[in-house]
Amino acid sequence: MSTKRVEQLHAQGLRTRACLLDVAREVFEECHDASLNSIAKRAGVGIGTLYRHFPTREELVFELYRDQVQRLVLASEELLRTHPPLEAFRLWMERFARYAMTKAGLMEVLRTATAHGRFAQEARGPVTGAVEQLLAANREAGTLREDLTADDVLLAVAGLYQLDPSAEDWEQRAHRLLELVLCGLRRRD
Amino acid sequence: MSTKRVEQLHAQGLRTRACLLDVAREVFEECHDASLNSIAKRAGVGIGTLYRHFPTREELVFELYRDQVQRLVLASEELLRTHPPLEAFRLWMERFARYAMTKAGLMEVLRTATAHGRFAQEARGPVTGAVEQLLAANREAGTLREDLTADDVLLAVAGLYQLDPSAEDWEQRAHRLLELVLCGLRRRD
DNA sequence: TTGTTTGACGGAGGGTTCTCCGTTAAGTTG
DNA sequence: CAACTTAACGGAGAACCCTCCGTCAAACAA
Repeated sequence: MSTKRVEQLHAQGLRTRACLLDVAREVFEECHDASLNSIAKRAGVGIGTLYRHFPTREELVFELYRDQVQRLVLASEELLRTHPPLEAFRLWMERFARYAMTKAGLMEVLRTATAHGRFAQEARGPVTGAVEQLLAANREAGTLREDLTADDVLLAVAGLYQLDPSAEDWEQRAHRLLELVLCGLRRRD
Repeated sequence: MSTKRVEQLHAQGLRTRACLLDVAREVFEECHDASLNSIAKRAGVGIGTLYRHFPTREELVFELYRDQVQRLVLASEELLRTHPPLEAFRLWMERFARYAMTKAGLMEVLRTATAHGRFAQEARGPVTGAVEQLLAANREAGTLREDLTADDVLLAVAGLYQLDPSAEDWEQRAHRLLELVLCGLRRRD
């Protein structure tokens, strides 16, 4: 009961929050760097309201894509079940790249979700967790170097964030980058 | 004579331009993300004037550090003269990292100076040239993979731009990253 | 010397981000 | 049910980025 009361207490707030998310998703679909003003306006809400719900643009975008990120994280387990560790690792990174580039705005999320000196450091970002799983599996299989941290990996693939999703060759470049990184991560025999 | 006339024609312009650069260097020293407004004001010049000389913040910062970047580029030749290719490459990357992190604002310059889909692509950024030199030398020496482009390398080290220069461990992380990248670039035997 | 051209200048103005606070109304308590 | 508490709301306002254009003066030509 008490939880429901809390919910009722915030009933109005929850509604406008959901509305804001809907509108934002819609607006960002049209223009990935739309102004927060325009979102607030189209949601029929004051700009202050938007900012109270999402103190920063990042936070809004993060909420928008939270489930997408979640799915990406879950994918690591799935891949580990269905593939040998190294292959799972490779596939996951490819998928990571695709997710990052495909949806405009998602890249921003992933960058901050894996950023250093912020979430990832203290809050143990979700993506970091997924990478650690993959690393652990590969460590056990002896396929990758043993001294790797998830940090290292996410730093190494950070070049993805520099790619321009509107260029046609991003896929090729991303692939080259990942292949290079993978070479660097491999255990030397 | 005619060149001098051109100079005299722009005499005033050149003076304010130099003044702006001086002031900007000074202001950025104090606060690396100072407002352009404050710079114009302290230079005793209208904001419009600043923007005519430097249409974007990037361009201003770029000018500020142009010589630093130049020095970095020259370093590649120097290192190639005094070290074996692979070692030169490694040292250069370390220096690149140090330059990027040390001076606030320089990192921004290097990122855009090596950015894809802009300068580097068409204008063949200066840094790109340096990397190509190093790659060529190493290709000849057979120390690195032969299919590498400067693009690949600069993309691979892009993780540097995510490091926080105010954190104490940036040096350690940068070193780890570079070592990883180098492993990936090495020729497999 | 006296127009005339042309680059440089300054700042008003429109659009954004983000903060702050007075107002409103939902939910609570006696 | 009435008074109260507290969260949500809205938007004014400060600071900033960047553009645009009218003004001014240096350089030049007649």
